[in-house]
Amino acid sequence: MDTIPILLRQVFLFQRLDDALLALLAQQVRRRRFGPGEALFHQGDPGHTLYLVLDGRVRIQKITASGDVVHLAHRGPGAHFGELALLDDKPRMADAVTATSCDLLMLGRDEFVRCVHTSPPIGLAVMAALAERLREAASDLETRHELDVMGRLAAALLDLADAHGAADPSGGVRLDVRVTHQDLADQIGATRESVSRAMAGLRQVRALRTEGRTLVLLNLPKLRRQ
Amino acid sequence: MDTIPILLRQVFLFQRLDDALLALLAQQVRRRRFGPGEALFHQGDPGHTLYLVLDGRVRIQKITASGDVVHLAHRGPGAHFGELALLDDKPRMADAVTATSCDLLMLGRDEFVRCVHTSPPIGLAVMAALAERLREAASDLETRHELDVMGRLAAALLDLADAHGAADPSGGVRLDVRVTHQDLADQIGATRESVSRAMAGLRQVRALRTEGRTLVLLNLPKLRRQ
DNA sequence: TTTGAAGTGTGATTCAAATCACCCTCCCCC
DNA sequence: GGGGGAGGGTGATTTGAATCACACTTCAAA
Repeated sequence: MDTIPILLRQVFLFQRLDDALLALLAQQVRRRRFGPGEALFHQGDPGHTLYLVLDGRVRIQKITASGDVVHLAHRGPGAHFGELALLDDKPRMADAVTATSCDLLMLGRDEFVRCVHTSPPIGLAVMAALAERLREAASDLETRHELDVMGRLAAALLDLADAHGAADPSGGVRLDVRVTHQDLADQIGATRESVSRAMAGLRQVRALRTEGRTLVLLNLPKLRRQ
Repeated sequence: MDTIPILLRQVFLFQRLDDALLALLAQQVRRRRFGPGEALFHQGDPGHTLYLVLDGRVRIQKITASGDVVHLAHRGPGAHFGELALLDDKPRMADAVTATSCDLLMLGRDEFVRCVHTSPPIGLAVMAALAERLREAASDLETRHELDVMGRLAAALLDLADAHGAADPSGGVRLDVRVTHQDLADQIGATRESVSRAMAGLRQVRALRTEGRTLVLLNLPKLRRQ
């Protein structure tokens, strides 16, 4: 199956693996279908499996102390979750429940460990990816304090442009993803309303434009300067 | 040299290595003396070396765009810096300058990589440590938004108690470290003044007591509940 | 084509923390 | 032993965002 290595590369842990190493890992992957509403795991479970979504949607959620369900994220085709479970023994931090019927790939810890033993460069590449993430996390913490909501929003939009940007006839960059203000708010640690206002601000200074539900970034340098 | 493995274990990357693996790494370490005021590396340099301080003090600092020097941290005996340089290719994020004459241990990337090749479990242990850090970083980001300054301060103090706590005759836990309010403020992302006020608040509810410059935590559960 | 849920825009109000501005108290060292 | 600097305390003021409260748009499904 040709698509598995491609999918694996999307897992940040495996971003730095070359094709040969990726193929090695791909051999260890299992595939499985789930019906809608099935629980893949629960908060607190011991977990040793990475999941990759081929098809369908998985809801990541948490049950709070007071008993309400908080949606943390959706995972659609191409997305993955549970990466860190491959590496350490920590219990799952949230529940994962299929929202629709799903076609999933799974990579277990034992298989991963076997690969690392056969091919230490896999381990080195994974470590490099982890180190990079750690650097990002550190700079996120800084950013959070140094930039106001508008600045953080601008940064988030530039990230999105990197991942899902497409050139627009007008000369700007069109974002071909549907993200709600709430999604952005969660990402940058703010509220929906603040994002809405910040977005209005950016529109006012012609840094971006909205076309119905899609965003067009008009002035990348201006966004970067926020 | 018996002390090298002990020192290495303090590097979070190596926390999960057992003695045998640690000994393997220890063989690869170099030792070197530096005079006061020597630059170990500069911001932007490519760097592939982890440093461990045996003796002396190293100043980690940054030159801002406007040219002033910002002290980020000091590293004294037992401390280390530059871990991530072992794993990836990112340039140094800051300058490191010896404040006094120093006795340092150094572990280079090539040596580390060689170890991982000889013994893949080293790699796995390092990955586990990295994963743990990443989890911590994620929960830090949450904490920052969910807890107010007093809550974050309480959490930071409990961390300190873990690392440097000593039982106090009064039944509390005495913190045998000298940390300034400014240090705490930096750590939890607040200002000196806010820390000062939060500290006063905690004193008021008898969660802690100050004896001159040293802190005594009186009511751990109360602190945890913040 | 209606209808309702999900998403968005925007005012008014509140609130926690930053900022600004001092004064105080250790101590360390000449 | 008396300066002076580092660290600490506390008021007043400002401010950025959260919160609360609605009205307005999409848009998809019945």
